[in-house]
Amino acid sequence: MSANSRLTIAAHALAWIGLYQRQGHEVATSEQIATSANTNPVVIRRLLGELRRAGLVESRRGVGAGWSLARELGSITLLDVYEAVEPGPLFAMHRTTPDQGCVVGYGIQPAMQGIYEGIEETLRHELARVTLENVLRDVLAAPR
Amino acid sequence: MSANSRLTIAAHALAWIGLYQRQGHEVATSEQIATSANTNPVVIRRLLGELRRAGLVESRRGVGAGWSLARELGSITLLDVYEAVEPGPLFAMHRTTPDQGCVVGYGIQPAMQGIYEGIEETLRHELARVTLENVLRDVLAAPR
DNA sequence: GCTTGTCGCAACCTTTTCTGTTACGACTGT
DNA sequence: ACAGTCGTAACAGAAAAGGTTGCGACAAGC
Repeated sequence: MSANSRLTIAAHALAWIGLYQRQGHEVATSEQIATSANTNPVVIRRLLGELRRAGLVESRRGVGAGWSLARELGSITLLDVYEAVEPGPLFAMHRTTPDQGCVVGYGIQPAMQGIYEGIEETLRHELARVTLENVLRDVLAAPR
Repeated sequence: MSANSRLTIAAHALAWIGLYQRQGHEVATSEQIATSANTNPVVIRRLLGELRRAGLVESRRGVGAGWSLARELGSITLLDVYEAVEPGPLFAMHRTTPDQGCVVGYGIQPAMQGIYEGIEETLRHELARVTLENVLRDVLAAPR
């Protein structure tokens, strides 16, 4: 599967901002986060922009600008992040419409759609069980 | 998410072969399946080749050649198919190693790894609950 | 009001992955 | 020997994500 790292990077950024704020700072810059995640600041700004649209973070502009959490880490779940940064469904249908004159070609899409919906619902439940507070705790628990 | 259709096409092919065999035929050709799925025979052969390596189907060569099921549809689950055709994990880590000098950069990968493993385990459970027999039943149940 | 640091966003390129296509050898029933 | 099908390699095309550059918008401090 062509897995992508958007959820991972977004969680990284949120954990970073949360920890930084707990250390007494008001805002974090995309450049700081990008350094930690070893990527480009624009990539971080793009991702955080999606999280802002979802109401998870806020941004300030001008000198001393940067990003801050709009909610407590403990109230943000991986599901919130997932829905903010992952547009499409987990499993895709055929790229071209199957042969509608064939029994299987006709019925396969509704059949798989129903199955996939159930699976994605379960996935969402699992993602909703993990908060960014949990993530940060695990991050800090890593042995050095 | 860059969802891909490999699981969908593989399920389509298996359901097609299973139904065709129930209609009294011995083997199905990649060309027949490709017509139903509206794609290229080579794409089907590639996918079925992976399913053969997993022991789900068998192939014969020569005149009158084609594909047949190696197991009953009812004993093949979507998990079997998923593991045969989806190589990597559902969620990826960073493409480049995060800053190991940063607390978050250091701890984020083990943290997310642990979380993702639990989620993938749940996904596998869900996939294992659906057999190709279920899929074919749903396919045939589609209203016309 | 000028300077400065940061975001906002568009444009473009590169990389990666999946899919589609062509080609040809290998195999086997007739 | 022939014909039909798989097996597989090679390559082209499409789509998505990520990386990079550039520049305008904005706001705090002087």
